[in-house]
Amino acid sequence: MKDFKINQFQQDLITWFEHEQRILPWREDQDPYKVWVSEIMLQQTRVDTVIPYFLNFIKQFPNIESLANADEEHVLKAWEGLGYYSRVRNLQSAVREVHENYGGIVPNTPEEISKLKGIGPYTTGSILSIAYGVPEPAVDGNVMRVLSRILSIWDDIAKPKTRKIFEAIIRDIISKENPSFFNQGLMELGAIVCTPSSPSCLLCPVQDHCQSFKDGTQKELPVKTKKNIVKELPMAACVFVTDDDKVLISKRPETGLLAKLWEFPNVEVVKELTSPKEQLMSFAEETFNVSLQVDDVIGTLQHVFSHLTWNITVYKGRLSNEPVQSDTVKLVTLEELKQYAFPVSHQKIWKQYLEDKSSQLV
DNA sequence: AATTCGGGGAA
DNA sequence: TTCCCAGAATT
Repeated sequence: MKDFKINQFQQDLITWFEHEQRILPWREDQDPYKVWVSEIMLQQTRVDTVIPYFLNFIKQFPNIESLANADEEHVLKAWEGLGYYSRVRNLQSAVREVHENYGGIVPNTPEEISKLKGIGPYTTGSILSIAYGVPEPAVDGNVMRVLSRILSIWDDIAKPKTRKIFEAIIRDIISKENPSFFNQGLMELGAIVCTPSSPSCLLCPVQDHCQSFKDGTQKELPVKTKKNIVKELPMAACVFVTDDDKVLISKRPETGLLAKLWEFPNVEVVKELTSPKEQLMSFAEETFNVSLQVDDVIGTLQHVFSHLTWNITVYKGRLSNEPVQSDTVKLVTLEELKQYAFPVSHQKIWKQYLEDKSSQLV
């Protein structure tokens, strides 16, 4: 970094951010709670995806107290479709912690705030710098890409230790006067100028400071090894309805994939020893302790997660008697169904059921 | 250090 | 198709 002019770089970056930053709902003020909510939502999630969720979430839960006192079911429903659902469970847990042990004031030191659930190294730095003006590094994917190009750093950003290298660099070059705009400027630059595939170097406000632009290596950086292929799991799912048109749903376990979301009865199809339909029926009878029948296949669908793929065969079925209901098993009307949070995969199942149902009427 | 957590937009 | 996004928790 011998020839790297830190002061000039800070000024160019911050001045550019002041003029070119996007108008975003979470930039209207620096309320630590709202900054917090936005940063959790933005983890591994695009700005355009987050905007409507953020607006709705803040409308429903405008402050620490309202989220602390909210029903978990309502909170999960507000997160429905956004993914990584442990984020919002951890957020509410941490907000309750702040409500009870910090007098409702988001702590302003790295030691305290990083102890809160769901707040890791990146979010610690982003909240502290944006909400409180504390010069802590906030190293996300954007920052690693931008800095790897500017300083020509060839470490593999897929490795966990590489993030620490960038944090150390940021500590050296962050603006002490305006750490908020410095951090946000780096991220904004990565989002709209220094993009992954074809960066707009000719429009870049810090082009003069960029080593990889000088070298013409900007398209080779950052170095990032790719991950392995995902497993495919055959699944069978069924929408069971009663004679008075109520639907059987159940709640997923408290940990693991899609924790605490609701779903339609389903099984992973193991072998072709018995038919998928057979496996689905015996699973449902044992789980819900009711007599039932599985009827026709409505359709099939594929749902892709980051680490696995579900290949789901969708059935419809009928219940002859009502199951015992509980906190995790319910029989609901079509209208009541809308109150429950479902993963997108099961929203697709429900959509197929409705399409099949309407086609039967014609 | 590697894996597990969702979902969708863009190239 | 592949990539990867304002990452954190768990193993």
